[in-house]
Amino acid sequence: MARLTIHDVAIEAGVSDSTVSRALRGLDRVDPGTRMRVEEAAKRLHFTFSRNASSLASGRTMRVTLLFAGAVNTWFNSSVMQGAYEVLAPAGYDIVPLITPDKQSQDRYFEMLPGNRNADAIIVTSFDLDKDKLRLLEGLTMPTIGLDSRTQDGYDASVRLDARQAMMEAVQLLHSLGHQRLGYVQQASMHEFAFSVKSRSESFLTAAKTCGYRQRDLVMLGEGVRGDGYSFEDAVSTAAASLLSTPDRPTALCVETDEFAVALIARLRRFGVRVPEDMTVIGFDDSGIAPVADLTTIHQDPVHMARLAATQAIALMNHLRMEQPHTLVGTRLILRGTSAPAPSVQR
Amino acid sequence: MARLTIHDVAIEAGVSDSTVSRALRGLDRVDPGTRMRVEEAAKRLHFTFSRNASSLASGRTMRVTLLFAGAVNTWFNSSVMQGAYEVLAPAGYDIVPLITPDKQSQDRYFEMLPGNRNADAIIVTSFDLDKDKLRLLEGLTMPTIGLDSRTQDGYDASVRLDARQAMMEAVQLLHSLGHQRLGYVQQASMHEFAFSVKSRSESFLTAAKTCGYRQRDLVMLGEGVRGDGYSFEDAVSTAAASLLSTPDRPTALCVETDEFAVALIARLRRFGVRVPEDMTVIGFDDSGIAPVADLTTIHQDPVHMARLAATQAIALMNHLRMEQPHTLVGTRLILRGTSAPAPSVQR
DNA sequence: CTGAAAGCGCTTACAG
DNA sequence: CTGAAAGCGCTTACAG
Repeated sequence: MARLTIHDVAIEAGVSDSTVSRALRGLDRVDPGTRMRVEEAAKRLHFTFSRNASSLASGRTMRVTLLFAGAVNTWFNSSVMQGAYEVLAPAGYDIVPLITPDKQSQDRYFEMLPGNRNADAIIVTSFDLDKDKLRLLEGLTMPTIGLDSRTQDGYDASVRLDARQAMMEAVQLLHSLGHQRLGYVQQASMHEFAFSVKSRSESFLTAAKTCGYRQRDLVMLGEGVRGDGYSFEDAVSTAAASLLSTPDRPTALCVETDEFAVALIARLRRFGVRVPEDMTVIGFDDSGIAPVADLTTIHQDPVHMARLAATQAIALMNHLRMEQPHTLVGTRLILRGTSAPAPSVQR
Repeated sequence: MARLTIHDVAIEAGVSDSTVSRALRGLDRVDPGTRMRVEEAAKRLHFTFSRNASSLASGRTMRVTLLFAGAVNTWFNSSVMQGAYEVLAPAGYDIVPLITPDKQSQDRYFEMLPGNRNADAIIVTSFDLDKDKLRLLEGLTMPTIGLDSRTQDGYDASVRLDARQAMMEAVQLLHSLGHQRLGYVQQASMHEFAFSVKSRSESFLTAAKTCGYRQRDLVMLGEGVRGDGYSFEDAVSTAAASLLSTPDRPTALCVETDEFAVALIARLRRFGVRVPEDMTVIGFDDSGIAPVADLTTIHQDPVHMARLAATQAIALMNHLRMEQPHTLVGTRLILRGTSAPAPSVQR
């Protein structure tokens, strides 16, 4: 049970430590016969490299940090982990998640970032960083990849959703279904920095204007940041109450996430609003609940986005020059049972 | 931008490297004044320890491996990551996920495990390992924690669900609702080793017998391992077809997971089977879709289970003797809208 | 193609 | 309470 080192393998194979190192890492300049003997010796002894020692000596940690603003057991974040793992693991990298759930821990992390040598790259997911932090990222020697970031500023590479196109499709659908008044429901975020969902509401407005809707045909719900005590259920109640009490109620809604859309639909139905007959609802994400709830929604694929981000991370770590470091990923509108023609045009 | 070392801090603070190391790690035997100066110097320089160097020197990697049999973007696995993170991160440990999706990669991983020095502990999630691998785990110097494992054998500590009690509650409910014939639906796993869900079906049978059901009152669906091409949808179809074609159809089902239960319900309804009027369905997990689908189910909390496992990991890494290394976690039956009295007793 | 030696950035007895 | 020195297990020029 003694800890094996490269030296044990060297003795077993009758060569020097350096040769073992080279042979096992598949470098050239090793005699094929020698390599064979070393590999067999290593296998016989169940030898494994100490990643710490390798890293220390080589200066490469073979680790990439995945920075999250909130829990990893969400549909989006866990998909990001999976996608990143799929491309990073085969390339020999460990992924290590890091969560900075509040401003304080985020500040602390960024403060020590410049001196951090514990990763070869960092993938930052769904952060909306201020100018200072972005500048800090730019100064980093380690490559930084923005995933679902608000903008591409400050990152060496980024993968973002084309929110503009996504909302355009959705609004055009509503328009062609004859809906005259539209609503956008935002899920009032707890963190001022988490998720760049603001771009969705902005894109909604832009799309609506483009399609000819006037300001008074649009109602925006759930805007602004709420305090700590403000729960998901509170947000649902607030949004439902606003909708039910609005004199000139919209007949179609775009909702920030599927999760929120589904909860809102349940609440509305309880109060006699029929979906989709009285109210069309379009979600965002196409996460697991969307098909279950038969929800019309905007499909995005975070696993795929994370694969792209990880691929870029690898390129950057290998100092490859990238022709297109910043990617805008498209979405797809998925028609299901929560959308219908406006009541006025229904027979 | 030169990489800072402990030595830079030592010079800045006017002390030796050793003193910096001791001061920054909060060890005793350091003069309070000295400690202050060192801490300030470190902060001024944005110094961060190289975890690789620390690990190599101390022999502790400050890393724990989370071993999964499948994708991490599932409800269960992502919850495990979250729970493990919550207790491991504050204690200074990184968590690094490792997925062995097939027998081959699993074998490869276990083969190199004995020589592995890249983690201080390993949490094995939802594996059903054979005798050889369990023996291998026992021989490991590194503590091994089983989470949702089939048994506690081979692990230094374990956290498992009390499947027996869980199914007992469910079956008792069905019994008291007057259901005479029961079904259990299994989701035919792709991997022979993944998830110890077998214990659920076994527990179902035991519970049913205990409640007085005879073998001919029980139908077991979806047993056995399927090939690679066998999809989730295939499994749903197969189960639904079996149910619809059974001459003496059961009036109540326990289903292995919520996900499968919800899909099965949708399929059954499409063929005119009313849930819960004609068929009661009870899921397992109480994951996100359960409330959305208004599904009666058995609640478990993998985040909590992972927190327990991580707590045990920390204790073991600190060589603490544990009074109760093996925990059996209870479940709760959650009544929702997919369960009702048997048709025969309905007015 | 191969080996001896220095060095990566820490920790840890060992002295003092 | 503090410092000098050895050592953790590798990698990497540098010779040969």
